[in-house]
Parts: sequence; C-alpha cells; structure tokens
Amino acid sequence: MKDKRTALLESGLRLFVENGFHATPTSQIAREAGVATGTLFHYFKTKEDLINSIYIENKDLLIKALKMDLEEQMTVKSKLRKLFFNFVYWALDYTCELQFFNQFSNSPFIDQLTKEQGMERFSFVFEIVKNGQETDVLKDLPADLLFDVAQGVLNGFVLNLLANRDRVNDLNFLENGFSLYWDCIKG
Amino acid sequence: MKDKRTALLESGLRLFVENGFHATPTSQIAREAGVATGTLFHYFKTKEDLINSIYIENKDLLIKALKMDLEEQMTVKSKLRKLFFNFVYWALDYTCELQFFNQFSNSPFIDQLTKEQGMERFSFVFEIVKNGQETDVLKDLPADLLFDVAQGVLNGFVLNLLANRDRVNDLNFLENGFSLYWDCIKG
DNA sequence: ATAAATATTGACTATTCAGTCAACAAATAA
DNA sequence: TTATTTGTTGACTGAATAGTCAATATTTAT
Repeated sequence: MKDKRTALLESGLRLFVENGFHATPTSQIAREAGVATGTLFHYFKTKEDLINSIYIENKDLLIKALKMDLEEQMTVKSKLRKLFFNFVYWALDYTCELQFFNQFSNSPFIDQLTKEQGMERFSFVFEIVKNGQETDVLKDLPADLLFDVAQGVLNGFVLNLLANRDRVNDLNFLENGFSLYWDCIKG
Repeated sequence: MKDKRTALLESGLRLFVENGFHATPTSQIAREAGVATGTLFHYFKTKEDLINSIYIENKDLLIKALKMDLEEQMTVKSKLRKLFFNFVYWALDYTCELQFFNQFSNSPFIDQLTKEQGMERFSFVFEIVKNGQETDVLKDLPADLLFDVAQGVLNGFVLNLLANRDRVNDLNFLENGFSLYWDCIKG
C-alpha cells in the first residue's frame, strides 16, 4: 500500500512550496495527507529524507516527461525542439513542481548527493548538445556553456509564459519562444 | 552608530545562504555579528524584517553596481553591453549575495511588497529594452518576453562562469558570452 | 488457522527558538 | 551639570516541533 506514501509526498511538496521547509511542521504534512505523524516517519526516516525523496522522485517524473516522443534517429534540432516543448508543457501542468525545483534546487535542505543524482539524469540532454557540436549544427563554444545558456533561455521563457498564461494558446508565441532558444545556440 | 546593524545584515546574509532561514537562529546571527540578541531586535522588528532588509538593501547595491558608467547618450547595444558586464563582475564579487537572491527571491520569507519594491528597481532596464524596440534594434516581440529571456541568458552565463572561475580571465570567453546575450535579442 | 511481518496510530517528550524586558551604558540636548 | 533619548545587554519564557514508542490493526506467508 503505497498511496499514503504518495499522499505524503504530495502534501509535502505543496506545503514546502507555500511555506518553506522549516515553516512546515511534519504534523501538518501528515494531517493534510490524511495520516498520522508516525506514518510519515514510517515511510521517511527524517523530514530531510522526505524532501530529498520529493526532489528525486519528481526529477524522475520530469525526465520521463522530457523524453516523451524523443527518438534516437531525430536530428539535433528536432530533438531540442521536442525537449523545449516537452518542458514547456510540463511546466504548465506541474507549476507547483517547477516552483519546488526553483526554490529548493539550490537550498541547503537537499543534500549534495541527491543534487548530483538529480543532475546526472540530465546528462542525456548534454549528450545531444555535444552531438550537435560534433556535427557543426551548434555553436563552437564549451558544451557546458551552451547547455547552461540554453537552460537559461528556457527558464526565462517559461517564467514569462506562466506570468502571461493567456499566451499559452498562441501557437505563434510558442514558436517564437523556440526560435529564441534555437537561434541562441545554433551555429 | 550603524556598524552593529551592518554586521547583523552581513552575518544574516551569510548564515541564511548557508543554512536557510528557519535553520538559522537569531541567537547565532547576533553571536556572529558580535552583538547581543536584544540588539538584533532593536534594529529589526522581527526576524522577517531582517531578511526583508537584507533583500532590499542588497538589491539597492546591485542596482547601483549595474548603473556604473551607464550614460544616457549611449546606444541601446552599448547600454546593454555595460549592463551585461556590470552584472557579471558584480556576480563574481558578490557571489554570496547572488546566491541569496537565487535562493530567496522566490521564497515565502520575503513579503510580496518587498519583492515588488525590488522589481521596481529594475524598471530602468525594461525601459532600455522598450527603447531598443522602438528604434528597431531589438526583436519585435513582447518587451517583457525579451526582458525575461535576456535575464535567463545572463543567469545561465553567470552560473557557468562561477562554476568555471578559471574562465574569468579569458576575455574572449566573456565576449562570447555577451554575443550569446546580444544575438538572442537583437532584431 | 496460525504466525510473522508490515502498516498505522497519536499521545508524549526533550529540545529549541523568537521575541521580551528590566537594567545598565553612552551619547546628546537643555 | 542634569535630563532625555538612544543603544546594548543577556537571562528568561511561552509556544512550537521532530521524532519516539508501545499498542493496535492489517496484510502476507506457511
């Protein structure tokens, strides 16, 4: 029976985003998940263990969403295009999760090991960038730089989209977003 | 005598970044500032008041750094160039402050009003972008979008630079960074 | 059916912390 | 000088909280 565990992960996620880590009592997390405090500590050794689990398990879900319809034989550009739109739609559907990552990815509550495990999962994107450079499709700059800057554009775009939700249905706007992203890194 | 107040702002900044807001006792902030607890509450009504003061006063310092050598008669491109480099050098000198903003700008500890006051101070950059659009130097897209995306590129670049500090002295690298930034928004 | 393992409960505790306060010190004004 | 305001101190308090534990319930294995 894993649904109490899931309920704890979900109420934890929401409450941590709303109130912060230490301002959220474990008792409240448990209450809003509809379980007893003891149950929280049955599934998670400590409160820190809970937030680390929220981080890593949602990273996994994000990665899964990013990989949707991503095929090996695609060109670098269409792979990055797919990644761009997969991320945008994920962000629209999982705003709370996005906020969680924005707020806690650099926080001291998530331990170093967990952060590294989270980063590792993005290595496949890094590989696409490197591949794009080897085939001269992307700019000849350090791959890690292209990666970071592309991520920056994407973050900025998504932030803007979430602040102007009415633009979501403007397909042109989304295409313009991808152009900004692509033009920034294309060779 | 404002130096005890300043010492509190500084130790607060450092400790909040290292341990987080609630994981930092006011007693520790006071101790590391070399003053008594009571003194903290003499200068700041509450612990929240302290973190809001850290936020807004460092925003002011950042804005001042950004405006260095920024002249009204400059072209849009050279203004943005100046802003780019001013931000990069500020980030290198004030890494702790940058981390503070990254970690707390979206946190629930800083109240809405303070956040808005912080945003307001960036309106002069927004004006430069709008001006660039009116003179057809920048892309014809919503000004707020250009602003957010440019900010994203800058963040990504700085993040990358801080992770590879040896690149700081490679002037070519910095110029490449600005090219990424400029090419992304130029019309 | 019985035993063993696993899940669930919530009252309880030892600790921690934000903020107070009354006393004292230093600076400033009259 | 004397009075008043402003700065400084740190022991103290009331409230809140992470995690425990012994009891009970439920599931799984034999």
